[in-house]
Amino acid sequence: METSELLKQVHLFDDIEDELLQHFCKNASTRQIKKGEHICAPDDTARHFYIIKSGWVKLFRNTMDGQEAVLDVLTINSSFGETALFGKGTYSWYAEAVEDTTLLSIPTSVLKQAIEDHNTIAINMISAMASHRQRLDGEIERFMLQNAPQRVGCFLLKLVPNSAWDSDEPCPPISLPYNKSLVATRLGMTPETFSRALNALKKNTKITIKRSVVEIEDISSLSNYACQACSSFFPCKDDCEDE
Amino acid sequence: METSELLKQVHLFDDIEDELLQHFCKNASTRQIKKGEHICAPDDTARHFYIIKSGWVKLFRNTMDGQEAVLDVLTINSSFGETALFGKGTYSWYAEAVEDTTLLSIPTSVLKQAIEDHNTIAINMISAMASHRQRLDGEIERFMLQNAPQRVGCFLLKLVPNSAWDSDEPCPPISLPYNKSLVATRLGMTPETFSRALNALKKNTKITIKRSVVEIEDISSLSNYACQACSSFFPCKDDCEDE
DNA sequence: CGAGGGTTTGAAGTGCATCAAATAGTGTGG
DNA sequence: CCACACTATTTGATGCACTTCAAACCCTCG
Repeated sequence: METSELLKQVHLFDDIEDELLQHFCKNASTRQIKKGEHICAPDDTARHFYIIKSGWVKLFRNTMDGQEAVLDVLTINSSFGETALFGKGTYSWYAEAVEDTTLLSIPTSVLKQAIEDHNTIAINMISAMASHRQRLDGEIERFMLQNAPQRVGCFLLKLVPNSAWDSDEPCPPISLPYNKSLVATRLGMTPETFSRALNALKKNTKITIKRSVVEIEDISSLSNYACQACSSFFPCKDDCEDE
Repeated sequence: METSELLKQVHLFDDIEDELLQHFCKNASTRQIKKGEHICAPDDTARHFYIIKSGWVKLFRNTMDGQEAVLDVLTINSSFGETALFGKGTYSWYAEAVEDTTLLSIPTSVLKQAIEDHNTIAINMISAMASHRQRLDGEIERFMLQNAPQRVGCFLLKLVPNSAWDSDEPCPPISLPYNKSLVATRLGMTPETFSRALNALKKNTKITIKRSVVEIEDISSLSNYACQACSSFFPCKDDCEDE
């Protein structure tokens, strides 16, 4: 895909002047990352921010006692690293490719300058950060109040395509986007608990699971079960990835 | 305190032109809230954002099954509601005074206009949101990996005044900022668990507790215990309230 | 002094983690 | 195309952590 086409998919660049978009394109370079490789580490100076062209990237930290906290798992059209612009100017997590990944890499200095010179970008940035914050608030809420099967249910619901939301269309089969251990860690539980949580959902809601493919026979059955412990019912647009 | 003096304490208004500051002052009004009263509710149109002059405010949501998720508890010099500016333009939580509280109320339209016209404000906003995001990331990490006593320990450490950080000065007695039930809920646990967590800390670290006053005899003893399950050791400035 | 909220303590039950082992799936080289 | 090795996932058994429910306690304020 054209670099400029890719950038247009990213909220940060919504409605910006063509000239400015070209400026970003000129300063963007492509970076190939093999599965398992690190892209950056905590306390690295944030010289670049990244947009994912293809593949999957996890953002995570390690604790003193050797545990891993997965803060996010990102794919196509997501960006990361742009919030290190202000403050200390360093990343605060590892970024690691969990699949072979192609990134677009843009110097943070270019973004910083653009924010200072162009109000549109600054406002896009604010609005992107505001919606990200909504998402984090939702995540904290879920950690506080949902149990493991409910968190898994919520995760599955977010994979339901818009077309199946309220219409009577049946929900198409859903493939888990990445391996189950990673989903588990992302949801703050062990793989074992994740596996048992899926079984609990099979028993209590109308879903079936074959390998990594989930069939949701009845969305409302699942959302009754999972969203019970949540402040907004599915589809809880605000909390979700990209509305 | 002068309104303008108060505003200068808020990061959002760092380094802004005097004229603009006066503009905010002119549009600010004071609002008194009695303990227990609601300031706003989810889905209310966000016509104002608020700066706390005195008192305490909790931001929370209710789930379908009647549980409460406390997203934040704020006091003097904190602001809230300013992130509802973009997107749906509504609040996403209840705000309730947990003590008699005095607020400064400023129309969001004034802020919005200022952001569009003045780059300084836009950049301050981005930088404030970036540091808030750091904090939320830390909070999610702690929910994923810390147990109850560790979360309580971390909470106590954040109350330690800067002066006692690395110097050999003994740490002054610390009063819990608000009642224990609220602290518990804020940390995602029941009051009973909070009480037992304090006992666990008493047993495992060098702290003593009398009513709502905590004496930390040895900061490193407490941080060894709590920060073990965290990606950064105390003082973990980034995650913490300000700066 | 008594009422009522906030806090602590105890006993019992549930949920999740842990450890160990079985199973299924994937990719390899023969 | 099969056998083997290796990884991901599931299952079982056990223990700890947290919640729940109930009761006691304490402090404050009338």
